[in-house]
Amino acid sequence: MSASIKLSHSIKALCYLAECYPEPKTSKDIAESIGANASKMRQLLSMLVKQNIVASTQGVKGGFLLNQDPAKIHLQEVYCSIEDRKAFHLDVSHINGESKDRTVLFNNYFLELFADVQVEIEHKMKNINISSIMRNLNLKSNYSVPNTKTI
Amino acid sequence: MSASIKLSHSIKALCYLAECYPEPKTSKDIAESIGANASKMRQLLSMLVKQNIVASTQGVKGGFLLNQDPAKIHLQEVYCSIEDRKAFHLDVSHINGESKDRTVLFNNYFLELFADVQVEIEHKMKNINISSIMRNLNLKSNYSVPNTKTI
DNA sequence: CAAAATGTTACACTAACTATAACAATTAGA
DNA sequence: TCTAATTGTTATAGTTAGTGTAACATTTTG
Repeated sequence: MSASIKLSHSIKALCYLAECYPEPKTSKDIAESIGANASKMRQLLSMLVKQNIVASTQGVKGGFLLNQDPAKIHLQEVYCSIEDRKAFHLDVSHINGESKDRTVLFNNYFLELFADVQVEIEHKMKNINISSIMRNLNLKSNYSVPNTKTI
Repeated sequence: MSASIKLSHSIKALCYLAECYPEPKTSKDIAESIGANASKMRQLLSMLVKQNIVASTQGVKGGFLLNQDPAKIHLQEVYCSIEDRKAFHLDVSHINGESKDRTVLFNNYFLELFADVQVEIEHKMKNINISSIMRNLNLKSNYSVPNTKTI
């Protein structure tokens, strides 16, 4: 498990979008700003879009726009958006199907045990958000609550 | 990283050795008891031997023997013995060498951030030991402090 | 209708993991 | 001293996951 480069690319992209807010940025812009491939970034960003962390518009003048307050975007959310595996997981699916009592007992226990460690990781990741990351890096967020329609 | 099947194999082997103590068990015995390959188990066990968690003797009547109190063998130790990667790591080694200020800043920060999560994982793993695992599984340890030479 | 952009799928390449085999080194015991 | 049993180590092939990239359908602006 492990945390991958996908996570750091996603975080970098979110920081960039917070800085550039409210100007939509294309996958090309984002990719260039962080030294990644535009197609790969679209893959990552499309997953963040599905979680409503980022908004996207297609077509000319389209692009990606931050869709949540950076202070409310937690590392945990980002991780879960782009990774289907748990950070600390055990794959028991293809452990041989003999189903001996002992093996089954062990495997079930390990699943619990790993889940327990996983809870700790998630707890830790919930305390970190895009806003705190940007502060640590002396980046200035330009995000503000989008205009609501006034009467 | 991720936690692998190696960890569960290692734990199973240690529990088995605790049950069988003080009888040395061969890699073949151990492998059969947990449904794994003997050669693979030797690879894992040899790493535990290097950490003095397990003792080994070669030759006829040789085998592996638990070398520490199961209550003092922590999940953390076992993990570090068999995995060279951290549980929650970021591989920044081959991030492109352009060395732009921003990229370097980000990468250094992520390394810190991930190390921080790693500390939590390790802390959690230190609270789990072979003895507690065996209790949870209703396995009976037969380990006792080896005879010291009496005068 | 054309250009620009996302969203998605596909594909090759690499890295890591798993399972297995092979063999050198070591040891006990006949 | 020889043989069998065992660890320790290395090598190899197969599988899985991750990365980088390209291709193309879809959508949208003007």
